Formats: sequence, structure tokens, C-alpha cells
Amino acid sequence: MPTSTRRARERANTRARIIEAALHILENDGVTALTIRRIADAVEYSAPVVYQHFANKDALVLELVAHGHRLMMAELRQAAEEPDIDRRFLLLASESVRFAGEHPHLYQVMNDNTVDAEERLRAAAPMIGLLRELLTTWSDAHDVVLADFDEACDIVWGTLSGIASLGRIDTVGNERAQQLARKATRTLLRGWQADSPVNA
Amino acid sequence: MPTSTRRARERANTRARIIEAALHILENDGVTALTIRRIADAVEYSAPVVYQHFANKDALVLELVAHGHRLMMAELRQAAEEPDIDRRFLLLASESVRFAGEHPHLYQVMNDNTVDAEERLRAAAPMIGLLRELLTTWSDAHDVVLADFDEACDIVWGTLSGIASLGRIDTVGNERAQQLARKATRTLLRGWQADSPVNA
DNA sequence: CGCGGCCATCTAACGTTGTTAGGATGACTG
DNA sequence: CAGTCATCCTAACAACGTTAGATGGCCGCG
Repeated sequence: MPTSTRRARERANTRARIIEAALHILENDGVTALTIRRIADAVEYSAPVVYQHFANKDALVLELVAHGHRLMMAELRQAAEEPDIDRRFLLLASESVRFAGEHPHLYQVMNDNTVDAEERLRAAAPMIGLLRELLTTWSDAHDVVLADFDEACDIVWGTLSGIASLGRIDTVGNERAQQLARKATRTLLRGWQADSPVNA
Repeated sequence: MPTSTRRARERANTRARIIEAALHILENDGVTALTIRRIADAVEYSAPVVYQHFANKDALVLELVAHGHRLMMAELRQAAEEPDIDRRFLLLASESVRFAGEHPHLYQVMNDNTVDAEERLRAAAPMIGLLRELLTTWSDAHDVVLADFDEACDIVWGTLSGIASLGRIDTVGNERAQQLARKATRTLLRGWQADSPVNA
């Protein structure tokens, strides 16, 4: 049945075009401009067509959130290749904040509360995984024993999120926020190092 | 002219009632339920009356943000009386996160991006001032020299905001978020202590 | 006391939002 | 060639923020 596969391919294609258009509108004109009718216009369809591909607007936005995290991980991949673990940690901290500044509206929907918390957490899983890996190799490299690994991981995660939010638009300015992220992680790591039983 | 003063008093009174009603709706039913018509219903007026007291919805929400910060400072005042600076620092960190968990919707509008960044920063000024005071007395008490005081202050501020956002609803659970806030500030302070030239 | 004006308030409406229902159009199947 | 099915659009609904115009009652002045 070649026709049904072609139909499915077309369906998937317009679905992808919808996501792409939504992303474009979001990044260019902000979250308030992200409306079903504008998305439909951008893909040259009428509004109800969108509902053939997504249950509702939240489902579509959730897709943008997932896309945003994939994009962020992709932009971080280069920084992740820095061999020195300390430099890598700081670099990834500042680069994740830079991402927030370069994609402010996308970062907004990625971290804001309108979308379901559980789904958001799932979408952020790769980033959290990256942080876990950073923390383990860092603590191994410096013979640091973390009293509670998960706790330390959540602290870094929360800290970077908070500082990225500061630097998302203009609260402190993005390059300063990047510097804050570097300093904050450096200080956190220094603190854990000082706490480690080896140094006690 | 007693009548005009009475009128002014009545105006101020209904204005206050509007804010109170809006706050009640926001805290009970969330930000999506915070609509002009529902607020007007709650004060037994029609919707346009709200616009005699506030230029638009954003102005009203901004008032809620200011009120939220005053409320937060009030709830933190008791914790601020803890005499020991280290205990006070950790206590205020966890209490600010607890506030976010006990007033999740209010905290949402206080920290989310829909309202103007500059106005939000101004509303948060007392909290930032509190953090500055904490940092100065802490560094004085421990003879710690901070390389960049403003930077350290922003780092604490961003860290607590981020962790509070984690604990706002259910991402990690609020009491765990409080613990994270304590540990995070403790670790940050430990890190700055280790960095201080006195210890170098 | 009565009358004119002003202030507060309401009803009605506009434009836009997310979302759904019903019908038309056209392509594939037998 | 006829029928079925997916696809798409027009139209509409409820609710939103917001504004215009009408209505009413209270105040101060003659």
C-alpha cells in the first residue's frame, strides 16, 4: 500500500513544518505571538488543521520544549569536548547560560511553569544527565567525596537555572550572567572540595 | 470639602479590595483563573470598574508582585532575628524557598517573565538588600574577603531563585528544596571561605 | 427647594484567543 | 464508474482584555 505510506509521510511532514513554524514565531516574536492562527498562517493552512497533529496548544508547546532541550544539548556538545574536567564544567555552565540569552523566548517556555512540571522534568533529563556525568568525573578527578550526590546535582541544576533566568533577558545582562554561572559553579565545587573528608 | 475626601477614601478602599480579591483568586485558583471579570465579580462590580483603578491587567499584577514581596519579607522577618549569622543565612535561605512552596502561584507571578523585568527587579530590591546585609555581616564575621561582592550577591540571589523555582510546585518537593537551599548556600559560603586570601 | 452638572457605574460591544462542529472537496478503492 | 474516506475550510462558541456610550444618583449652587 504505497498510498497510505505516502499519506503518513505527508502527515509527518506537515507536522514537522508546524513545529518549525511555531519555533520560528516563538523565537522571533515571543511567547505572546505564539498563537494557533499565526502558526497555521505560517504553514498556509487554516487553524483547525493544527489540531489534527496536536491535541491542543499545550501539546504543541511541549514539543517546542523538547526541541529546545535537544537544541541546547547540541549547542553544548562542542563545549562538552573540552578535555580538562574543571574547564569543561565551567564552560558548560557559562554556555548553558549563553543559550538562555540567545534563545530567550525558547528558554522561557522550557523553564516556565505554564507547561506540566513532570513533562518538563522529562525533557530536561539529558541536561541533568550531563550534569551528573560532570559531577562524577569531577569528584573522581579530585578525590572528592560528595555527602549526597543527588543533592549536589540538583543544587548545580537549580543554580544554573536560576542564573540563566537572571540572564535570560536583561536582569543583569547575559555576559555578566555567564560570568556569574562560572563563578557560582567554581565556588560550589570549591565548597564541596573543602567539605570532602579527605581535606577534613 | 468632606465629600471629596470621603470619595477619595472610598476609591482607595475599593482599590485595596480589588487587590485583595485578586490576590485571593491568584493564591487559590492559580494564574489562569486571575481574570478581570472574576476579580470584578469578587468585589461585586462590573469589569470596567477595575480600569478606574489600574491602567490595565499588567499594572494590577505588578501590584500583586509588590504585595508578594512585602509578604515574603514579612514572613522572613522572624527568621532574620536569629542572632547567629551562619544559622541566620541558612534559615533565610530555606525560609525563602518555603515561601515559594506555600505561595506557589504568587511566587510564579513574582518571578516569571510576563511582567516587566525592570519593575520586577525593583520589587525584589528589599530581598536583594537583605542578601547584601547577610553577605556583609557573614564575611565580616569570618574575616572573609570576597573578590567581587556584587557578584557574590547576585550568585546567591540567582541560586535561591532557581532552587525556589524547583520547589515551587513539585519538581523536587518543597521540603527537599528547602534542604537544597540550605546546602547550596552552605557550600557557596564554604567555597568563598576557601577562596579568601586569609586562608590562601 | 430645585436644578444642572459631574462622577460612578453598567450594559454592550470589539477584537483576539483556544477549540469544536459540519459541510465541501477531492483522492483512492472496488 | 460509484462509493468511501481522509482532509481541509468556513463558521461558530465561550472566554479573554479592553473601550465606548448610556444611565443613574449625588453634590453644590441659585
